[in-house]
Amino acid sequence: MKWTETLIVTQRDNPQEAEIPSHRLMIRAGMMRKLASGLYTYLPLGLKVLRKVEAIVRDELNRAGAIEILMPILQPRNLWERSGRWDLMDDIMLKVKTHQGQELVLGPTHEEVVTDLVSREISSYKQLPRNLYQINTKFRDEIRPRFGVMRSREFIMKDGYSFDADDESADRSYQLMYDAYTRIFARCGLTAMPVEADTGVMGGNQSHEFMVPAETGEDAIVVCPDCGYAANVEQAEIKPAHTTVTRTEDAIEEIDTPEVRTVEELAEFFQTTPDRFIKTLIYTADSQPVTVLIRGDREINESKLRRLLGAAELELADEETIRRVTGAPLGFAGPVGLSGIRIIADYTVVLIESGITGANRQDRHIINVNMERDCPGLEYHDLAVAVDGDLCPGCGTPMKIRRGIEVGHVFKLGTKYSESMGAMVKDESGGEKPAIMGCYGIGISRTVAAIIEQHYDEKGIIWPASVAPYQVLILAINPGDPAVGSVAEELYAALAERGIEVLYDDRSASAGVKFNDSDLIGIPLRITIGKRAVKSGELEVKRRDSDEVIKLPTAEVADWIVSNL
RNA sequence: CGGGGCGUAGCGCAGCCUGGUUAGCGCGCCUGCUUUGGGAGCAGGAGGUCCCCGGUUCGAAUCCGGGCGCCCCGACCA
Repeated sequence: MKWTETLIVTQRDNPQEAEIPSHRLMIRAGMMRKLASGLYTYLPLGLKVLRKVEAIVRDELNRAGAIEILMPILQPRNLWERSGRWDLMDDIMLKVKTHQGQELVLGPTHEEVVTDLVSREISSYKQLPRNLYQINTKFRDEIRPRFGVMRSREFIMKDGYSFDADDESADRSYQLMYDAYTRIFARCGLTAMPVEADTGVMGGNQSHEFMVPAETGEDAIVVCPDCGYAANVEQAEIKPAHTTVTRTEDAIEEIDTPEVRTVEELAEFFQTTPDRFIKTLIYTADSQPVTVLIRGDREINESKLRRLLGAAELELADEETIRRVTGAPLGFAGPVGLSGIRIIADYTVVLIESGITGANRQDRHIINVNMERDCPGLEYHDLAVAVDGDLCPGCGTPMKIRRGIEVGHVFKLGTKYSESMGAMVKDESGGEKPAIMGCYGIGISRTVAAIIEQHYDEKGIIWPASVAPYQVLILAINPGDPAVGSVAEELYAALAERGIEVLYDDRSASAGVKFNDSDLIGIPLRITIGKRAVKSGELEVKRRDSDEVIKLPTAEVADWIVSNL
């Protein structure tokens, strides 16, 4: 392709709206343009990369035995009512209404559609296992789209769904995808690590996210440097610390604390650190109030709490409930003397030597709390959000927190959807059983951004060859000069003939502009052709990822490229 | 949804506080000439509903009210 015949529009200045490298570079290199918040047009350069990633995904999935289909983006309401997710996913669903009044949703995901399909078309265990996937646009009404295509309202996703007749087979299907994902991200030039993850509104019983470590990642992951345990903080388990503590024998004392409610205010008031406080939170779990205790410097991990309680809906209780449960307004709750409600405590609370907590009376707190003495028989669980230095659940080594970009997610779904959508198959004895499902997603557009986050320098993008929009850039310094122009044209034709993806910068722009654009768009190999080169009969070949320049006789360049790509 | 910021030419911005001629600057774009190994020079030129609506005023990019849009932090989120 000649530069002057396509649409490669680079920008010198960083766009004011872009915060992270991939977003800035995708705009500056002319890969995409914003239409509105979270909505982007892919320009030729961006689209080429997207297609490269898709091709890798297809290749690996097909190789792993998955089958490509294409499902509608518009999905009818009744389908979602059958699975029970019409209300559950209301927050992120974009809905439309036809002139006839039919309600449709722009698919945020396709479990319902695919399971409905399988329920109609597959009826025997002999037709299983099957793994169906598609690459399609997904729509989600993100509360806050950001970072370009990292989190957008419309994006390209590969979503796949496996159906198996028994658990053992389902485990194999899961493992096949897990392995395929590992290869896909490696081929994209990404360092991606699988981590244990929360299943969220997808349901199911096990899942892994594929995380690309990056400072700009929106997810926090916990990693054990010793045994390799890795998990999303939403999921991460913590081994309780076993420190011997001598708890206070001083009697509880009630203190006047007017208008002192938050942990920060308390720390200020008592001139002490937050780890002395027994933070007492009242939650409503499926409309049942429950009291949860955690040390003042730690946060409750609501995913863990939700799992422990087996609750579908979990939220902090409103003021009225708090008043009813504790007899005091918000900010003065404490476990001592609290009755008629289930109390659950995080392990961190056990280690408080002399605690401070609410007195369940307005403007009053109590000090000298000894949990063993004052709240005997409490149930203790692991409920905290993991922080740096928490102990690995596997080996007890202090863990590290890192940031990551979620590029893929695999779930064991079990029979949640096959049961609700009626995807039943006959087994060997003629009985009916729900198919056992797994689902597997890759954010294609996000993967492109993640690749850039791992491959750029101060000058621009450095594409791994596997996903580069072109393999070779011919940079003619003065293509208007007949000698230069003809050498460049000949080489361009020679490479194109050999099937090399080549971009020829035939613009008459000045050398500096062209070199800078070349670095910005990040094509792996650059061939510079100027008067000098024409005179000496040697062309300069330079890799984008190194400073080394190779000089080759003009006639040998095409063959060298073919054997060195 | 809460907090903060922003909206002036394709991009990046100044002007606004303290209202006053034809609204500026850099880059980009167009024409011509010269130039061409790391963001060229000279000359000429095009391009603006100053986000929108309303108000105040003799007069509004500027002040006031409302709305819309965009970005950041948080909440939220496969």
